[in-house]
Amino acid sequence: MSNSGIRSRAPVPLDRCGMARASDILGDRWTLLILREAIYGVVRFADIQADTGVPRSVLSNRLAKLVDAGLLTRFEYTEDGARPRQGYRLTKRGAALATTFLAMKDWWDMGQETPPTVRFVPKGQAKPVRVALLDENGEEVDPADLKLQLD
Amino acid sequence: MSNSGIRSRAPVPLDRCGMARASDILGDRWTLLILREAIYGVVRFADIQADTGVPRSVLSNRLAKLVDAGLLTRFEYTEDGARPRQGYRLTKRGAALATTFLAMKDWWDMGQETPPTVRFVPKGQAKPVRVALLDENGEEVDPADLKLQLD
DNA sequence: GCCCCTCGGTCTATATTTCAAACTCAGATA
DNA sequence: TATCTGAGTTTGAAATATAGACCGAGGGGC
Repeated sequence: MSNSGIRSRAPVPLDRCGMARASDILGDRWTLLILREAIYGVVRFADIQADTGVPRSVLSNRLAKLVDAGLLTRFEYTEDGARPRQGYRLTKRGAALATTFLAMKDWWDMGQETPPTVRFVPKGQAKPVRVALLDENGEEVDPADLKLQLD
Repeated sequence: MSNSGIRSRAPVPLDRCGMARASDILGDRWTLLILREAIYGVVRFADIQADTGVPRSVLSNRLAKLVDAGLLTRFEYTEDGARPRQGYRLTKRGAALATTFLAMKDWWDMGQETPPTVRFVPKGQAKPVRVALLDENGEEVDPADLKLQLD
């Protein structure tokens, strides 16, 4: 990533760049944890609450925002002999965040001495996936070898 | 990503999984924007402030936290004939977040009808990179074909 | 020397958000 | 009938965020 020279202004059309919008949704301590739960397949209000420690009122608020943003859907399910319950699961758009979360996990794991105890593995394989940058030919690219291109 | 069945508890050793720790640092509306600035190569307090709109007091606080977390370093630089200034730039560990940010950008861009106006392109090439999951043989993996593996 | 400007902050007083704990409501269970 | 559980909502105190004023050091113009 080129970090050449000291500029006095950003060279980037900021409100069009997407990152700002993404961080409107994702830039929150609890939201990231809630989405992690969703990626793990946890669907119940009480379970998300117990796993993350988020206060109920905040969880309620964040789930509503995530549904509103189209990342989660609320559905009703009935376990045998129990009354119907509500659950939350990822939409297609929400599930597309998996790569981002895996990148974040890789980043964190890279900084640790001990190997991770949770891994994401391709079905039918033994070793975990990793996240990489690919060029147009499918060749891997070093993140340090990128340049910014603006319209 | 397997989302099979309704569980009443998470299957994941949560405090060891890294995501929680990563979101301690990254899970904040302004922090994500500040790091984006750093990735773009913006180094000056006043510029980050102007680009993102973060209040000065918050920026001051977040920069300190990011330095403390080892993602940014503060350095002094002198432009020709000007007095020395302070700047912030990514550490190695901070720069390693680029993949996460690119994944987030890809995710956002994917949800838009209009193509992005900011792109990251490998040096010497014309088309932007994309973020992908690779298995141990370097083959690309569909995020939907992953399973969780726990110790 | 004196005034004013910029940069990189800090301080202050108000507004918003978070939090823990209590409460609600509906259906199942004893 | 009383009780429990899941999925929330309400409440009032505590923590955070915010805008805007202030500060201190270095440089330039006069």
